[in-house]
Amino acid sequence: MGYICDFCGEQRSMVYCRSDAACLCLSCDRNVHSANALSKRHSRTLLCERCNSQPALVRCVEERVSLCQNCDWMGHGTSSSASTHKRQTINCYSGCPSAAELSSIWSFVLDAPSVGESACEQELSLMSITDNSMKNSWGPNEDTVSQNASAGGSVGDVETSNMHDVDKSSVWVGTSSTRGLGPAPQNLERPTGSANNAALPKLYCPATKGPAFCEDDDFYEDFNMDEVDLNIENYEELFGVTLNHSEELFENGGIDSLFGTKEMSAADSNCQGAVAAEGSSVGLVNAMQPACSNAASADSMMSTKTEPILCFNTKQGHSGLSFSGLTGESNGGDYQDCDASSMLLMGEPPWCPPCPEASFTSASRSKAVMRYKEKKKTRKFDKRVRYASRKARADVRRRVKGRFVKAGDAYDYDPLSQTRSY
DNA sequence: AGGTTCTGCGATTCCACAGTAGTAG
DNA sequence: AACTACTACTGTGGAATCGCAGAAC
Repeated sequence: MGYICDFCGEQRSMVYCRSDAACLCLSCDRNVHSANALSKRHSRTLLCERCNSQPALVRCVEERVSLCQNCDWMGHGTSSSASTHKRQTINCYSGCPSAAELSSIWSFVLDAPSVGESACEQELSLMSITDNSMKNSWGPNEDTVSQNASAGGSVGDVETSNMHDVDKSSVWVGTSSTRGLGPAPQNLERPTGSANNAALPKLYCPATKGPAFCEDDDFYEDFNMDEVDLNIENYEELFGVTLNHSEELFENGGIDSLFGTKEMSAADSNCQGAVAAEGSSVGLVNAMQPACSNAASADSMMSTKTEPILCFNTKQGHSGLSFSGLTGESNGGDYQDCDASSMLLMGEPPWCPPCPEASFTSASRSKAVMRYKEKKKTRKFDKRVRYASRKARADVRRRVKGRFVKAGDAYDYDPLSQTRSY
């Protein structure tokens, strides 16, 4: 990876493809990713103009440069003057967007002198969409692009946008590290240069929404990412209109656990008390953040499917900071191996203040807890149906004490009628 | 402190049968 | 070589059962 396109080796690289872990010029990006349906789904973003090796997460309006997490942190996190720079979220895209569409995602691309001079950039104006069907998978408004941005960020952000219908301008002030590790918080004005907040995005503070998430450890007991199929295609389903109420989140088993986790990122501004209590740990997080950007690939960190998870594992007697470091191809089992589960297990941190503004009544919370536990009971782990036809048959097969019975024999359970034959 | 009992939970087993793979004629 | 007939095996879900670990006594 570097300044030159990894594919043609001639043009200046401009975009970064996480799936391919490659820096590509716009021409090659288009060629490579129009090859087939799978490659079209690769999530790409601009390349960091400073290190030319990592995907850019933000664009500094003042400096007019696109920066990766690390460079942004190095440039803005340490200097008080630079930390006031306004920065814009750089959204990911997939498919084969046209120049106009790219510019709608990255309004700065076409008029930024630093990136608008190569032959590749000129090709932007020549590009057109060849596959209109892909439009739905990457459209800048409500489809993949915005979903990617949401995916890379915290679910709290998603909830923010979904539940409160906020403006989606992607500008904020402060260190990128305040944003967690992926692109995302849309329209979240944050305290300038609040270094302490750097650790907070993934810290849980119950003072915002969904207190039930934190009040019952069971909610994190066996968090199973396997149920959280965070495919881009599912984001609308997961985060969209059907799930914009926290009550409904409970209905989704693993999802609700995930959301409970993500609540941490949305609540950072309310966690100052937590910062005070966990000062040393936070400091460690701050110190580690840029290092982690190097250690774990930024690719995996800002994967649209598997946002890196910053963990405080209080159970381990130390800060237990860890990143999932998973790629988009990781499956649920991978998640179970990472420290995300540890974080989820920790329940309500002792330093978290009570939730006076809790919107849930204890009754509704109890109901939610019961539903969760019921769901947990019926949860299936790592079950992969290889033959749908067999499953369909098994689903309707009559049984006696759970065992299949011969056709025509007496049964005590009929999946279709739920009746007994005797 | 050591032994027994209780409780909870994950793993395993069992069933019938459609579909698949392999072999023989 | 192509086809048919046959056998062996696989996988599917729900309930019962087993075995282990930890708590309680």
